[in-house]
Amino acid sequence: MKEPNSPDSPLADLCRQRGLKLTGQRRTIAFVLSDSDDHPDVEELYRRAVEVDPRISIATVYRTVRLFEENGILQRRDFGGGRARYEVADGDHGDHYHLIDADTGKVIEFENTELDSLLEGIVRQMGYDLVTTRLSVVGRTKAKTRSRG
Amino acid sequence: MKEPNSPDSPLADLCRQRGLKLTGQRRTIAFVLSDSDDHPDVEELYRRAVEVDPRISIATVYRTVRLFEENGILQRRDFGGGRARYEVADGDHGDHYHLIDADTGKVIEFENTELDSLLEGIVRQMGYDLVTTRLSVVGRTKAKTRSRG
DNA sequence: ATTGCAAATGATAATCTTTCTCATTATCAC
DNA sequence: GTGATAATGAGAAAGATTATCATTTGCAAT
Repeated sequence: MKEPNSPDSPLADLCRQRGLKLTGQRRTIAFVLSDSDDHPDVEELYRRAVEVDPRISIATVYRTVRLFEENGILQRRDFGGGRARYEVADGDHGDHYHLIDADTGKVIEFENTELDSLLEGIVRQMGYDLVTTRLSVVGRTKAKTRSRG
Repeated sequence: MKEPNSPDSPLADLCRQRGLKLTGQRRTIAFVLSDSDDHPDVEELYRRAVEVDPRISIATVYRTVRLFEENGILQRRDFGGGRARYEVADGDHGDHYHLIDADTGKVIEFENTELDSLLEGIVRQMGYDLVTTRLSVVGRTKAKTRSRG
């Protein structure tokens, strides 16, 4: 019925690799996530998923997102605003970080190897192995002419 | 009735300095916060505040905590677990950061000037002025003998 | 010290996000 | 294809936070 070489999204494959049952809904959500390069919250994911398969439930999106996070496929982020936001987890290469525009709320990703190793060193010196880094810096554009707040 | 040199807590003074009306409840909450060197959530703050003044309402704690945060007196933190936790905001000196023990959930504070300036530099290079840094690293004690996770 | 007014409070309802329940449906190994 | 097992849908429930509104309080001017 379907050729052996899967036409599935990278995340759907990852899902299978982790031994998770690959249901239609999970395939849809995995596709939507693979297709996203921003940081959607659950409601936004639900909206996008419904576009692909209208009979999906928001409860399933919550469930799947949690499952994917527990399996290292997704990372949960908190940028304020009260709801969790998600993005595809980084691979073997270093973490990436987030700069949040204080005025617009826009999220800008960045990487920095010096930061990677500095953090790793600090944590090691404290007697720990680094598991996760959660870093977001809030900044305000210099450009904006402000009346000396 | 009361001497001019206030016997209020440092945070109560700060509250007055910011032009906020200093009510009995705010004085109590400010005292409790000045007295805390951990990262209590609202319910825990409420518990401590009630010890001082039993007729305080949890709604007021929520309101006050929000007010203090908006005025730079408190900082809200998210260490996972679904509820916001608060701590007194840093003064002029550099921010401090948090290391969270992956196994116990214990929060360990640390400072690092190299990290301060590296972050400042990165943000500046991206065209922003640094407003806030939210950094928590999750780590696992090396000591713990684990069967090669 | 008293008064007046705007703002804060208490108690609870309402809201918002997330999780749970349970009957139905779909997946995967055989 | 069949069956056991797990996933889903829809809505209820839970947990955290905010809003409502009548009453009380702080504070500035008197």
